[in-house]
Parts: sequence; C-alpha cells; structure tokens
Amino acid sequence: MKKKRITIKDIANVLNISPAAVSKALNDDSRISAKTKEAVKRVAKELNYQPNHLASALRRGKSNLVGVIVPKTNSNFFSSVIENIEAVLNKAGYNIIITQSNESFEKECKNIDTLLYTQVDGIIASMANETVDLSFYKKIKSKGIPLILFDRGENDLNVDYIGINDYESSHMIVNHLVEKGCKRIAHIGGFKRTRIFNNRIRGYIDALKKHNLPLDNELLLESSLTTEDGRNKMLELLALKKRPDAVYIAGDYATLGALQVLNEQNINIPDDIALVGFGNEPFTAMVTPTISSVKQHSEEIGKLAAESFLKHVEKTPVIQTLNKIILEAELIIRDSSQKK
Amino acid sequence: MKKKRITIKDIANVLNISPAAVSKALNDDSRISAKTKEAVKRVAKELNYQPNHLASALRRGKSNLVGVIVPKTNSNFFSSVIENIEAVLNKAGYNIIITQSNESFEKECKNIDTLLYTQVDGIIASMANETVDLSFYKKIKSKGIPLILFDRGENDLNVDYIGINDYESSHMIVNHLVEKGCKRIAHIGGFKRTRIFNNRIRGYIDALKKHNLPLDNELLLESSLTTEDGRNKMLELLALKKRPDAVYIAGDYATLGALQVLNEQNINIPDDIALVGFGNEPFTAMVTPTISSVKQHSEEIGKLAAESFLKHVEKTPVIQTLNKIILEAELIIRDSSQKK
DNA sequence: TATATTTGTTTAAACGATTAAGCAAAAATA
DNA sequence: TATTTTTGCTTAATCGTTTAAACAAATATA
Repeated sequence: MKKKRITIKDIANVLNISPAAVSKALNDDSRISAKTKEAVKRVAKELNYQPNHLASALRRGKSNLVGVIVPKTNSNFFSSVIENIEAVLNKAGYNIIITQSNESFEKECKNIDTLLYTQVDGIIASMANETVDLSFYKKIKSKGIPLILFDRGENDLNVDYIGINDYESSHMIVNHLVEKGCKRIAHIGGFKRTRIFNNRIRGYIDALKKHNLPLDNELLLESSLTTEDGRNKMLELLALKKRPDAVYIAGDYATLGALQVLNEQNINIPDDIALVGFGNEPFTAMVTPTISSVKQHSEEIGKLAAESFLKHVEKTPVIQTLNKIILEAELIIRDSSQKK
Repeated sequence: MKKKRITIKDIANVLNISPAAVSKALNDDSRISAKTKEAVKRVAKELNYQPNHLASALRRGKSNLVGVIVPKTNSNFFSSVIENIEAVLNKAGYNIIITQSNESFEKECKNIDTLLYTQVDGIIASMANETVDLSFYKKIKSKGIPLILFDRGENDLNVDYIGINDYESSHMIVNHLVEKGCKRIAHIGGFKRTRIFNNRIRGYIDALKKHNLPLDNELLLESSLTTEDGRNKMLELLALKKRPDAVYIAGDYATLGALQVLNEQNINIPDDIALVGFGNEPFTAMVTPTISSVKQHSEEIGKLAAESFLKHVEKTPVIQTLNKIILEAELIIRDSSQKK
C-alpha cells in the first residue's frame, strides 16, 4: 500500500483535459470556461487534492512565507505583535515563521540564514540587544526581499520602521512624576547603543532640563533590564547618600525587580519612592502595588508592520528607504506612582 | 540590473563540469573526488551560492520543516518547550514553524491546514482547550508524517505523547497541604474534557480519599483558568458558608487572580487560606506572597518531543502507536502555602 | 463571405535541485 | 596481459506546478 499524492495530473486524467488546464482552473484563470472550472474543483475535492506548495513556490519564485524574528516570544508585547502580524498576513495568503534570537547576536544571524534558506518572501524583525553589526540585515536587503523593523530598529538600514515615540514617552513619564511632586527622579535605562533605549535616555535628560531639575549622573544607570538586574540597580540607588524619590525604569521586568527590593526593605511605594515601568506587561497590573507603565500599542505595531511588508512585496524590484512610522504611546498610571 | 540567483548550474559552468557533479559534491557524495569537491565548495563560496531549498525539498519530497502548534507562545512553559524543540531539531537539520491556536479550535484547524500546505515533515502539538473533534489531527496522521503531542494530548490519537504525571502531581500538592494542616482543600480545575485537567481532578479526589478528607462538591470548580476566571472562582469559594482553608488551582494565571482577590479582601495567605498553583510561571516567584507551584520540566519535554519526532521521521513508512513518556513533576513550595 | 478577434484549450518549457542509469578511464585482480 | 572492479563523472529523467506560446474552434467585424 503506497501513499500516492494526488496531483493536478490525476485530476486532468479523470476529466480528460491537460494538467495546464487544471492548474489554470484552480487559479481561476479567465481563459478557462466556467464549466471546466466547476468540474475541476469538484474532482479536486472528490480526490482530496492538496496542492504541492513546494512545486508552486519553486515555479513562481515565491514561497508565501514571511519570517519573523523577535528577541523572545514570551513577553506579552512580542507575542501580541506576532499575533497581529499573523492575522494581517494570513488574510493576504501568507504564513509566518517565528524565530527567537534570545537576545543573542549569534542566534539572530543563524535565524536570518535559516529564514533566507527557507526562501521567505520577506522578514519582519525586532533586533536583539546585542546586535551592532548590521551585515546580516544587509544580506536580507541584498536578496531583494522586503525587510521591516519594529520596536528595536536601526536608521542605518534604510528600511521601514514601526515603533513608538520613545523620546516623547520619557517626557510623559517625567511630566507625570513632576506633577506628583517628585524632585529627584532616577532612570534605569537599557543599553545606550540600542536606539530605543538611547531615545528614552535622551528624553529623560531633556525632560529634566525642561523642569529645571538638575541632572545627577548617579541617578542615571545602564541596565540589561532583566528582573535580576533591576534588583541590582535598585540596590545601587538605595545605597546613595541622596536617594531618589522616583525611579523611571525602561522595562517592566526590571521594574518588577526594583519593586521586590523596595517591598523587601519596607520602603513605601509610591510615597517614599515612586516607580514607573515600560511595556505594560500584564503582570504590572497584578503585583502589589500595581505598576504604572507605558503601553506600546502592540496590536497596531503588528498590523502596520505586516501592511508595510505587503506594500513592498508587491513591487518589483523592491525599493526600500528609511520610512519611520512612530506611534504615540500611552502612560497607564497605576498605584506605584499615584501619590495622593 | 537583474538579481540573478546563483544556481548549481553556474558553479558547473565555471568549473566545466555537470550540475549533477556539483550537486553531489555539495552533498559529499562518495563518488566525487576530493579535488572536485574542494573546487566546487570554493566556487560556491566565491559566487555566494545559496541552495534553493524549495527545489531540493520538492525533489527529495522533504521540506526539513517541522510545524509546532501551541495554544499561546506567551507563557513561559510553551516558549521554553519551543526553545528546546528548536535546539534539538536545528542540530538535526530541521527548522521549525511556530503557530498559535489561541485556545481556539477553529484557529487550530487552520494552523494544521497551513502546516500541511507548507509541506512540513511532521507536527509537534499541544492541543487547544476547546478541541474535542480530532479529525484534523487524524488528517495529519493520514498524511503519513509524524505527529507528536505534548502537555495537552489525547490517547485516542495513538501517537507519542510527552507530559508530566498530572494525577501524581495532584497527590503531591494535596499531601503537602495536608501536612501543613489544611483540612478543607478546594480545587479550581481546568476543563474536565481536557485530559490533563481531568487527571489533575482525579488525582485531587483520590488524594482527598487517601487522607480521609470528605469530598465536598462545592469545593471543586471547573474553570477556563484565565486570571479573570481565577478571580471569579475565588469569589465563589469565598461566598461559601464553610470557606476552604486551602485552594489548589490547576493554572498559575488563575492562581494569580485568586491571589489578587484574597489580597484585596485582606485574607491572610497562607494562614487563612493557602494557595498552590500549577506551571511555575516566573511571576509566581515575583508576586506577594510568592506562589507555590508545580514545575513541569519544559526543557525536558521540548527535548523529548523533538527526539521523538526524529525517531519517527527516519522510518518509512511512519508507524505510530500510543507511546507515553510521563515525567515526574516537582512541587516548588513558596510562601503561599508555607504555613509555620 | 472573408478576415479579425476572442475563447478555451494544449504543448512544452521552465523553476533548481536530486538521482538512477550509463559510461569511460583508472585501478585492482586473476 | 586480459578481465573485473572501482572511481569519477555525465546524461537525462524527475519532483508538481506555472506559464509563454501555439492553435483550433467559435464568434465578431468588415
């Protein structure tokens, strides 16, 4: 007993027409009569025909697959972006291949090779923290397939980018803290070399200036933004002679670490030290006290990234230029900064 | 200026040999001389040759892609399983396509079709809560490609399954709570129709019997196990005339909801009511109080699932039978059940 | 009626790799 | 030396689909 695949040839044999006619009928070619189309589709269903995607992809030179690269799927932000990319692309007949870089440059390079090898029609990516060498991303561009970046991007690649206004978000946060009476606002930022984190740092500095608050270098720390490092950096801040009365942290996981430290040391949040995070991960609304955070519109980012891909993929040759779509983020105020 | 793909034909032309020889050289065929192999590989590198995966997949009848279906990537359990599946399969030359069902039966069916259409060489899946109709999974089997299930599986499909001992885990939990002096232990379980949740419920019931504790039906609730539903079910339990002194909840997110309710109502955890969750999601160690939970060995599950696929895919025809690998889970005791 | 156009189909060549079969030259064996 | 075996390659078919080109029949136009 052999498992023979049903091909268009089998359908053609049943109806005594050519495989070419079958192919055209299945693709609704205008030169095929309605009668034939109907017959072909009927027989296809009867025989339980499944098109061979590899064959058509090979012939068409298109795989209808889109690669997605994210640092990690297990944050709500990325998993939500992915969900929305998928929704838009599925409607347009594309499927996605998700890969994780685990914030590792090496893994990211491997992922890119894997995706190119799999002949994806384009790549939508958010870069790993470690990534500074852009040669692998340039390789994608040199293949002539669309590359779209979101959240973690780079101007130098000259491609579409979808993200939020990080600079402005820092202003929002500082404004909010100042309004609540905070005077010594610290910032635990991400790596400076990563554009989005750099923008948040610049925003923080400029916002302090705007409010005539002195910029104190010991209040500005660089962090990997893991929960663990959030703990460490918070401990550093507590060790200062002049402690801050508010800490703005560029990532929710690190904020969680900071919150744990404060709770352990019985420091009142927000009255002794107010806390604001970034990313609006679900747990920010779950911990005690709940954490104020910035909502990044992951749904919108996913949709726009997918649409940007679709726009580019239709054109040959693919021409890409720097085209930034910047969304305004939203500050969700919760207990950790809600001083009365 | 056209972007011409480099093919084996181009390499063949440079060296004045046949494309067949090039193909064999690249695949290290024993009938090709070392000299030719070296020359081919050198020219391939020089021309920046990238093999056309679609062509070789079509010819070989193998895509070297493996489909993975999970309810949602944004839990630590699934994202960790995926990471480990990927690590094992990459080493064996396979790449994975990740899809999410979002716990929807309809989406899961679509995912299966998508994966089959993409000609994956096998599928590793954890079923959606909603899924009772197994016809789409039978379709995978009927294609003659390996199907491996993990965590959420079904005996009736007669395929490899990797999971933890849910029945025994319930015993561990109840034993622990009894030891801490709890006498009225409630259980907020998952959907009974889902095998793993059913096993946890059976384990709970049998463990109560073992300890001669009466089974009170109002203490056994069925839940979707979302944070929201965890809140609701906890409120139900609190509304009882005779409140429980411990609640074992079959999922961490729901446990979090329950914890919020108890904190809001100033009910002491664990002294008034002890709490045990399931899944050991990272936040269980982050909230106040920290939540006792069951660690499911996601790394091991991922590895075993991938290895099971590799074992099956090498054999033709693929023969699958029910073969369960059951790991013993581990109870991580934290503050929420640590009565003194 | 003669010619042009449209319709509906077939033929055959791709897409880029793999591989069974064939064949000459080199090496091993008798 | 004659024969067999091995080595190293080529030829040609193949995977299943798409599509440019060809063509006959039907229809429209002059």
